[in-house]
Amino acid sequence: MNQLDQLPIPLLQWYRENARVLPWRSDPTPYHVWVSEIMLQQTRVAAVLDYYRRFMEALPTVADLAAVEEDRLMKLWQGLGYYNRARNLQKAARQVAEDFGGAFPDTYEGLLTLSGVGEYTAGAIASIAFGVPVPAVDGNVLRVVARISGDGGDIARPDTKARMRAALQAVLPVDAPGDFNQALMELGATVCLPNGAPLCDRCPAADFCTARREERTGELPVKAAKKARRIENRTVFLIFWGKKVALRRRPGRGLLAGLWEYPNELSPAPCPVEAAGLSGGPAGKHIFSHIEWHMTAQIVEAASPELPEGWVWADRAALERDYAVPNAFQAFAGAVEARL
DNA sequence: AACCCGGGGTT
DNA sequence: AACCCAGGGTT
Repeated sequence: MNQLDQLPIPLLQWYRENARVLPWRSDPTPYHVWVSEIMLQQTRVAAVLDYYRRFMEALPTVADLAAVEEDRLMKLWQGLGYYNRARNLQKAARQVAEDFGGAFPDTYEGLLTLSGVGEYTAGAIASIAFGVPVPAVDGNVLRVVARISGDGGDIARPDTKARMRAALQAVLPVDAPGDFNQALMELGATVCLPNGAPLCDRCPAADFCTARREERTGELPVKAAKKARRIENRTVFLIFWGKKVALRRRPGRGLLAGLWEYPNELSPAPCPVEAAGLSGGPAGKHIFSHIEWHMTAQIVEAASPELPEGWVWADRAALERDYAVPNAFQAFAGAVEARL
């Protein structure tokens, strides 16, 4: 007796009445669906909307993406986070040209070969853009399935994911796989909410949901606790020469790889250039998934225009147009702009 | 399997 | 402060 057997019909009915209007749904070409799915990885719909619009305006085809300058690509991604998604997106665009003759792979297995496309994303593109009957199991879907079926397995474990994926494969309607997958995610995002706060009175699965019947919505899904963040105290140097500020490029691997930043070091740190003047600046805090930066700025009047190898002077126009600076430094934007 | 990789909204 | 988000890659 499987509760999921009863899900497809009421879920699809609910989705037809409640689907949000989203830009990537109006013309679901493989390119549109793919770019939206990459942007939506670990990122909420509301945060993606403006990025998606600007991205499609700048790079309307997969060929445009394959050819774009990397710095311009990163500027389009600036502030969205997980920047390797953008680099993998371009790698995959070039894979489409070289490995698939410019035509998007239309199978789950073919899609899985693309950089940045894993099990979830391959299932999403295959089902939504090509009508292939495969599940797309993301965090929303794991929560919905865990509650409806009363599955107490840790959803971070591969075997739990595989079990839920198989259960979905068995009930997935072959005539509407894309709608079914999107409906499950939409239900998780808008009704079957996390942290024990589901809106069961609006749920099309309420009549047969195990967690609701057994009053276990607060306990499901089961997920292992996360590791604590470490705190780093950093000194950020806002270095000025006339109406320009110093920027440097971060290393090509690791956190915020390849993006631009105001020079900064673990505290305490000496001023990295010869200073004609030095004064205290604003403080800033930024929380990453695994690190917490507590930052204090030093305002530096450079004694000369000489900078270490690879650093640049940026005026206001260049800062806005040419350099992708992550949001971690947002706290200093005002102090910098006031000088440019 | 564990860890790394952003940023922000909710509770 | 904790949780989680239309996850994937690396080690």
